[in-house]
Amino acid sequence: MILSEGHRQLAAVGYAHFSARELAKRIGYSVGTLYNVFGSLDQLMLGLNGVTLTAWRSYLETRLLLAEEDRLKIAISAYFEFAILNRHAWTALYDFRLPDDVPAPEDYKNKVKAIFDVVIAEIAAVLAIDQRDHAPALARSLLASVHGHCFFTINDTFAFLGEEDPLGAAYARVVEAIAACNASGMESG
Amino acid sequence: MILSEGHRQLAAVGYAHFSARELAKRIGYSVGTLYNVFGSLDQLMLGLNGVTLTAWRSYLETRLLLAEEDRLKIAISAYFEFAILNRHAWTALYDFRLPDDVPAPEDYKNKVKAIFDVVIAEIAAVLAIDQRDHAPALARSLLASVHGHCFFTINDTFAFLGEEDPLGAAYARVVEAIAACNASGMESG
DNA sequence: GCACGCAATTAAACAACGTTCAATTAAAAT
DNA sequence: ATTTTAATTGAACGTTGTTTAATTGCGTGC
Repeated sequence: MILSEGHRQLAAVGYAHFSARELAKRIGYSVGTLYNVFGSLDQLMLGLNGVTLTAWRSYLETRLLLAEEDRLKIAISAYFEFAILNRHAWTALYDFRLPDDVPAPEDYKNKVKAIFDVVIAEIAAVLAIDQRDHAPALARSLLASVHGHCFFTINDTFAFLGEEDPLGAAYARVVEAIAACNASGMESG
Repeated sequence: MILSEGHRQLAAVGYAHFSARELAKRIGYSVGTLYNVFGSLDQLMLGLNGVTLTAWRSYLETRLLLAEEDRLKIAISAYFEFAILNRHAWTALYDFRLPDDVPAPEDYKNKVKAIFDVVIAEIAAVLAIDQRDHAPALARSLLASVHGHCFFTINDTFAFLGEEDPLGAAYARVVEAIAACNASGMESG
């Protein structure tokens, strides 16, 4: 309840203008109550970003559920779509950072890892059998590549630089990398 | 003077804890004076991020100045190095965003474009002559890819996912993309 | 039914922030 | 020397995160 209304507010106004006091007001609670429940704004933000991560993974999986061909393209499209449809919540994932000496809680990490696992599976599925063990490393790298393309789309860097097809560019890079990986085993044995 | 001290403070405490009041105190000015000079915190932040962009381009160019071979690797390394050496200032480039209806001023855009131009030149230099016109588009895409790898390095996503060589991964993706581009003209003519 | 105790909730208080603005000082111009 | 302009100030306002003593609500044991 608190998290869902908080997530609604975060999605509406963005991380920079998100306010715990405003959230308390909206759900009819006092400010102090929020702090008794979550302990701090950081913990609350972790909860809200957790909601975003769960929704994101769900969005990816739903899009992939019925897909047969072009699963990679669908996955990358879904990555972009979710970010665009949930701009503020998505950017909050990166705008908010815990203090350097505070590690992220385990269940938050698990949600990140769950998204990562979805990507690993898709990469592994298109790798040659003898290259499958490269899937995690390649998935990490391609996740970063796609993220960069998506990030530059969201923050208008691409528009400013004249890029008209960020999604196509991201997809091209992913296809190239996979082709290179699959070709790497065919050189001399 | 204001900008350099402000940049020092930004680099020290990070965007989340940066304060115009604290900056005013440090340079011996009143709060109001800062606002008379810059108009708003947004304008001040643009100035500070502008300092970072200029320093970043300078860092890249210096690193490339004496380089003969491996210029791409040097460029990507320099990209990472600057981000790591100037963590807070670098992340502030992306943590701070103008309101949606406020366009970035021209001289700020020029500083972004100056970095982009450095990248274009390096990409063009390794492309086959008949592929050179693809340099801007490829530079945009590879800039995004490298940015994603750098971003995941800075915000500990890569460490969490078990990536031990982010720089190597970024370089591999860049080399692959360039090879693919250069090979694309050799298929049938 | 009553009293106790524990948990939930509150509202007030605090320091710090961005922002504004009438008042003041410094500088320049006449 | 006087007037005009510019630069600078510090107090004020509203809002933020955060803490805490006081209050309420509620279930349990007598």
